[in-house]
Order: sequence, then C-alpha cells, then structure tokens
Amino acid sequence: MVAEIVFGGTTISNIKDVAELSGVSVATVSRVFNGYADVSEKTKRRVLEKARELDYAPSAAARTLVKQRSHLVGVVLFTGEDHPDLQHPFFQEVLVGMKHGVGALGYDLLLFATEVPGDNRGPHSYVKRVRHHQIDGVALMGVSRDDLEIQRLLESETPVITIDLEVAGGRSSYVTSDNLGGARLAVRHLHSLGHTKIATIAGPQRMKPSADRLIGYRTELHALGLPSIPGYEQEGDFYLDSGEAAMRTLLALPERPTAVFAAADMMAAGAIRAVDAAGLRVPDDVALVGFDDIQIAPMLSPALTTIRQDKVGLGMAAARSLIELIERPEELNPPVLTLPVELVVRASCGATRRQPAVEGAPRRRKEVAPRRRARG
Amino acid sequence: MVAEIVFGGTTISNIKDVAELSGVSVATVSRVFNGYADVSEKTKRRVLEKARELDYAPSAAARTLVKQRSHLVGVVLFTGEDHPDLQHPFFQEVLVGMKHGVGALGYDLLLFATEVPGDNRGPHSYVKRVRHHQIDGVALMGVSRDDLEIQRLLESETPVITIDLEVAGGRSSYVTSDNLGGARLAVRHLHSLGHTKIATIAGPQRMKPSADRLIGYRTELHALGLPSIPGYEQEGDFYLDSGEAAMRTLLALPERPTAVFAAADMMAAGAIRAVDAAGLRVPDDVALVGFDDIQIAPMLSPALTTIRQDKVGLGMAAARSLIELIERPEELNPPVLTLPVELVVRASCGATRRQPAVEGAPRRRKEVAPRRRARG
DNA sequence: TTGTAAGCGTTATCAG
DNA sequence: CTGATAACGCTTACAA
Repeated sequence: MVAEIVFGGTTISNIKDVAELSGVSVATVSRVFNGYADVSEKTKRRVLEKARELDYAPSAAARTLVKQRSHLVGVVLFTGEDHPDLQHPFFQEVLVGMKHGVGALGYDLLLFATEVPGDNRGPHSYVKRVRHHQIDGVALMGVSRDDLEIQRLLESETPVITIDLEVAGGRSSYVTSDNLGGARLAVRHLHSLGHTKIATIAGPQRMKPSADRLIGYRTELHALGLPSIPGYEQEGDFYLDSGEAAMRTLLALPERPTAVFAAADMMAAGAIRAVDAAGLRVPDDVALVGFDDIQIAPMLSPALTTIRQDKVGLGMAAARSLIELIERPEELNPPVLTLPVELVVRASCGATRRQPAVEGAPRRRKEVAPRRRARG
Repeated sequence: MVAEIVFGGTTISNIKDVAELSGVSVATVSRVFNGYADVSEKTKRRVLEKARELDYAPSAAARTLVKQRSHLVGVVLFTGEDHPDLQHPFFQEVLVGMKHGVGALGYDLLLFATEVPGDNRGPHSYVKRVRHHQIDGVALMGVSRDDLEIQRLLESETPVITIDLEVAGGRSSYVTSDNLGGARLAVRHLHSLGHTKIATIAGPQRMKPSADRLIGYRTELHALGLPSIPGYEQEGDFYLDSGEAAMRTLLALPERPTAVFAAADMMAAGAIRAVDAAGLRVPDDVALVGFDDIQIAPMLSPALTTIRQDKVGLGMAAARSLIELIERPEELNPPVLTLPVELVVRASCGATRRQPAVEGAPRRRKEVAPRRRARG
C-alpha cells in the first residue's frame, strides 16, 4: 500500500509515504517537520508517530533545492605551500570547535578538498564549489598568501568567516585570539621571573596574529622600561626549523638573551632544540615561553610554558558568527571577536624551580656536575 | 533575455540559462556536462563556452535529487570519552589523505558533527543522517567502543570503510597499517643495538592495532630467542599519561628493561617523561622506540625513533576503497588493505651515538662532567 | 544528434 | 487547520 523500497533490510521512505500512512497530505507532513504552528496537536502527533515507524528522514537535497539553502558550511584550509593542508596542529582543534558550533545550530561541515594543481576534475574555484553545493557560508583558516580566491569569495556575497585572518568587504567577519595581550603576558611573566634580556622569535609579519604578537612584545618591553636590544627580534615561519634557526642566531648574539618569547609553540620546540645543540639548557640558560599551547607543549623537555589560545572556543565562535551572518542577512556584519588567552606555566620558563632567580638553579633532572650555580 | 539573477555583482545561472544562451535544449547542456559522447563537437564547444561566460555551476542538490547520489562521503570520528573528537594527531593526517583521495575522484567530505548527548536537534543517528544527506559512503575512524551505530550502519547497506577497525558484514572493508610487522621491526632494531631486555608499553587490547602490535612484539622476541620477562608487558591507552605510568612501572621492575617499545608515540612521550623524572636518560639508560611517527616525534628530547605509519596514505587508501565500494556495487567488497610501515631512526633508540653499544655513550648534548663514559 | 517532458522529494502559495 | 499544485534545477527515457 505504501510505496517504500526495502533496501538491505532498511526502509527508505519519503514524505509521501508518511503522508499516506498518516492519512494527511504531504503539505501537512512538511508543516509538521518544519515546526509550523498551524497544525492540530492530534495530526502532528499522528504524523510524527508514523514518521518514526517508517524511520523517515527528509531529503536534504530536495529541501536544498527548493529553499536554496543547504545548511552546509564549507571549510577551506590553506597553509603555506611548504606546509600543505591542515598540518599545523592548531587547525585540528579549531576544526573540532567549529564542528560542535555548527552542529549545535543544525549545520554540517563540508570539507573542501583543496584542488590539486594539476588535477582538473570537478568544479574548480571555491566560489564555484560554493555555488555548486549551495553552501550557506564558508570558514577560512590557515595562511592566506593574498589568495585571489578569497577576494572572489567575498565579492560573491557569500558569508565568510575567517580565523586569524583580517578580511574586509562582503558579508564577513573574523575571530582571533588576543595576540597582543598574550604576548604582553608572556613578556611580563618572564620579567617577573627576573629577566631583563628578553628576545622574541616572531612569526611571519604578513600575518596579523604574528604582527600583533610582535607589537605586544614591544609594548610590554616598553611598559616595563626595558631597552630593546639589537637583534632581539628574529622572524620565523611558525614551524619548527625556523624556530631552531632563529634561536641559533639569538644565542650567537654578543649580548645573549636570558629569556625568549617564541610566538608559536612549534617554533619554541625548535628553539629548545637549538639550545640543546648549543650545549645550553632551558630554562637555566634561556627561559622560554611559547604561544598556542598545542598538544605537544607539555610533552617537550622541558615542558613548555606558553600562552594558551582557546582553540576549540575559536572554532565555536567562528561557527556562531558565521551562522549569524547566514541567518541575519539584514543585520550588520557581526563584530570581530577577540578571545582571551591565558598563561600556562610549565617548566620552560623556570618558574617552577626552587630558586625564583634567573640563573642556573638545579634542574629536576639529576646532574652529575651542576655548573654555573650562580652567575649574576 | 536570459533569466539570471545578479547577486552581489555575481551571476547565478542555471542550466536553462546556459541552454537559452547557447540556443539548445537543457537536455543537451546536461549531456555536455555529463560527458555524453553523442553531442556534436560544435554544440559541445558552444555550450561549454556559454557556460563559462555565465560562470555556470550545476546544482549539486538537483543532481543528487534525481540521481540519488550525492558524491558526498561522510566522516565520523569517534574516540574514547576521555579524549573526545579528533584530538589524536593521528586522525588529522588521515583526514588529509582522505580529503585528497576522495577529492581526486570527484567526491567531497562531509564531517558529521558528533551528536552532543543532551542536544536533540537535527537528525540523530548516523544512519539517519546518512540518508538525510544521501551520503554515498561513510568513513569511520577512532576508537569504537562497540558502538551500536556501527552495526546499524553496516546493516543499512551503506558502504562503510574504517581505519584500523575490523568490521564485518554489509558493504564494508577496512584499511590499516602493518602493525604486527612494525612491532617486529621495532623489537628487531632494539635487539640489533645490543638490547636483550626489551619491554613494551602496549595499547588498549580491545583495539585490533594494539593487539597486533603486542603480538608482533611477542613474535619477534620469540624469533630472536629472547625470553619474555614478567612485567615486561604494560598496557596504556594511547595517550601521554598512560605511557608515563607504564614506564614508571617498568623502571621499578627488579630486572629493569634496557629498551622499551611503546606502541604509540604519545605513550613514548610519556615514557620519556617518566625516565626523566626517575633521573635516568633516554637512550642511555633506556632505549625507546615508538609507533606512528606523529608530528611531535622529532620534537621530543631526545627525538623519537619510531615506526612510521603512512597516515596520509591510509587516508587515501580508505578513500579509494570506499569509492570502489560505492561505484561497484556488484563487485565483492574490496580487500582489507594493510599498508607497510617503516623504521625511522632518531635519537631515542641510541643508534645515532658514537658507540653502537647499549651502554652510556656520550650524548650529543654537551655535558660538563660526562658520566659512565664506558660501561660495557 | 537533438528536443520534449516526466519525474526526483521538498516547500510554499493559494484555496478551501 | 488542511489539501492541491506549482516550482526548485537537473537527468533521462522516448521521440524525432
């Protein structure tokens, strides 16, 4: 009687089946499923029951077709060509947050497979793919090297949210962490530990978060009345090797810094390696504070003191802003969101040692011949 | 003349617009876009040109509706409740591989927002969501604690591929690494370095890869004629803390092992920490080999020797198998794929020291008072 | 080689 | 409060 297809033991039914079984029209079923008020309690209950019996799931495709809205959010992850894809652990956690954020509001995430340069199948540009899938909004993260696509995306009036990337124009906004404040926090912490010769390994300056962290470093230095010493600002690219190289340079400086603020944990990891290689020690010879608090931070030796970004929170905030952009087209673009950061004290800054002084206090790791027990 | 909607400076056009502009019927345009051969070169060219002019992108929703195929692959990530979501770095890379794999074959990834227990919005079970989106196939990764959903998914005849999770029934298959072989490799390597007292920190034994790695450990021990020593098999949960605890136990053993094979890098990181805390050294006192080669492996101190899984390759293989499952419904399920692993030698096993012996050779890190310069 | 027209499963408009 | 029915954009027999 009811036109269902039995498929592998499961029933695939559509709105018509539910309508017939409930003895109402498809329009009514649709109303029930869309939560319209003007349906009698009685029929509503009946429809819902029959739908459950049939294990009915409305077709997203059909709905998208008629409503011109897919309830899908596209995610695009760029990063530099050297480090393709979502290699950086930071993005992983943001993605988790985003997933929860959109999920709670009834959206799903569509992961755009980044185009392989040579491969010319399927729809190409993001803009085109957005239209193809009737994507309601796009989230961008990772380094944009002034990607032209982004401009096109913004011009296309598609709601766009970015993480850590300043965008202007179109229906867009972005979320970021308090990078400036975090950097100040790091410097202040090192200073409170007695350090005055504080250097920094900055990130790529074309990226806003990196620039902000550098400004924060300088600002706090100034606020503390500390001089800025030549060569104390090195630039890396957020990844391990650059941090190692930068630290090597810092260690070779005539006036060697006693503390370093690395603008990313991965670079801090590289820095530790450089210090090790030089036969020196973190934090005894060089105290170190990172930024991000990625998963590896506590696993490094010594465990890394760092400025924690709320990565999951970033993703959730992005999701919420994006959906606001989507669902309130008349409103102004939502505000730029800046999430607070926090200092996580571990071993690399030296704060957990017995003596709060800067100089070579005994390490927890037993040493046969402790050296330079006092230097200042 | 042509019915386009100008929207934010961009044109949204459909198949009808292209047809009219090209002076053909929509059917012909459809044929062109689906690569049917029976279209004259001339009209094909003309249609393609006009489509480009209009910047036409076919509607995925409409196509899905009529073809009952979405070209969408669902991704579900479970992990233990203690470590929700795709927290483990392993999954991130597999995801990248999967993205490329499906992308190359014209599919996109739909990330299922895992249901928050309390939240009752939207379609619930995976099965239902699969049908809702007309998902063509599902990829599962992460720990399944005998999730009931999986059974339902398999019963629903939806193509399912899993990473590292044995599944049976339905249209399904799985991909995994050569866990057994990798474990053997690790043990053999440690033995070749002169070790005979080799312990292991195994993973959760209810998971196939963990079980296989343990079997591999035992097998190789046996093959090398090494005795199995009581207490030498500790079990962790793949995460940091468990590795630390396990190593503590191992260090307290009457016959302390000189080498340890940790069945996961994260656990190896914990193990390093335990060794540090005990005032001992890796690799001098305890040589260590991990498994996975996640991003942090080279960043640990000492850099971790490990068995590398081809994580991106795993993802790509999964993608290919899944799409085969999708596109060749008549064929048998594709074979279980076991990808080879490789030994990556770094510092933690002690192989890179001057003396190939087991005992305390000098570390690269300069020491003020080298101890036990030779012990063997 | 091409066109016509009947769906695919929904929602929305308009009557009742 | 409920029911017909016309879209939505595309594919696919069936005709020509």
